[in-house]
Amino acid sequence: MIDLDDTDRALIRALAEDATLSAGALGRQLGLSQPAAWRRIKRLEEAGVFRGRRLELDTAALGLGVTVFLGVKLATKGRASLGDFERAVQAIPEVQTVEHVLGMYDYRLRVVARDIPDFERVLRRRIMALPGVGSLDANVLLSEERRPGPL
Amino acid sequence: MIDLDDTDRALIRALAEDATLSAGALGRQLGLSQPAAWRRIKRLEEAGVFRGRRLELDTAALGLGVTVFLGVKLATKGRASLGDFERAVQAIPEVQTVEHVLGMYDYRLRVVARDIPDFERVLRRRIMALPGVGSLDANVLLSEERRPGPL
DNA sequence: CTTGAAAAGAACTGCCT
DNA sequence: AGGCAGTTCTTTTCAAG
Repeated sequence: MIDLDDTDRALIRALAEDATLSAGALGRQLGLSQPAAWRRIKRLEEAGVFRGRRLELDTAALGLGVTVFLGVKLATKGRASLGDFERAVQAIPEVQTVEHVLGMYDYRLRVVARDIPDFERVLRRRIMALPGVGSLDANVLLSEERRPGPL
Repeated sequence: MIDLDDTDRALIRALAEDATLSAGALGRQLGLSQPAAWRRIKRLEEAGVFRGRRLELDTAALGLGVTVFLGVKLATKGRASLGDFERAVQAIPEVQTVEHVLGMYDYRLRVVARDIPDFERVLRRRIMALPGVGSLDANVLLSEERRPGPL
């Protein structure tokens, strides 16, 4: 962990929205000189606060019009079941996110497809072929908003 | 929509993992010259394939050790209910993601907190104060893996 | 699409307040 | 800590083949 002042928080917020901002541009935005902003970024990087700069894709522009969240409950709960499931699910390209969770479900999957017929194909031929799946719940994404978090 | 060749797909895959890659570095990785890679990137950008370059934060390094997914079902389903809920949920900084979905739930929330006691505070004072909440399901994140998607 | 070169901008360094 | 001024490096951008 690391302790942040308000300037660090503002800096992280700005970078979380647009990771292409240069140290100079950030400084202007925060009322700091370029080297001052740069030193703060470096310090945060070295503290391990940044996990990486990722490119967010527009799935609709790529022809992937359907996003479905699946809640998976495994039928068999042995030690091997988790590994089997995780290995098999990683071979499905339509699965964008695999979350291992504790609670109502064992796994939560984010699945994308071109359209509903395409999603049915993925569901029947891929998801339902996964080892040890007990029950499935589905939710279709209508809209989504992401925010930086508390800081 | 836009049609992509294999090189575009490889390019998107590489950028999705590390958005800091320059056109030159990408070209080397793909067997293209720097200007060729650069033109492809530009073309994809203009086609609206890229939604933005975001900085991924390490929530643990920021002292946010707990991530919980909440499935929310509204009790009141009028037109106004959705707007009221969305407005109120946006005022909670601990809510990182708001997904409006169709199916078992009406909304899915990704909530972060420092620890379990802190999460209980958020749950009791913030989430349960949201207007129109009928039922709540919770899942605690153990681990997570993200992948680029089918392309 | 490639090579090569010029121009722009960003990262990094010392030194000083 | 922050600012200033400067160097060095990378990246963008524009030639021409």
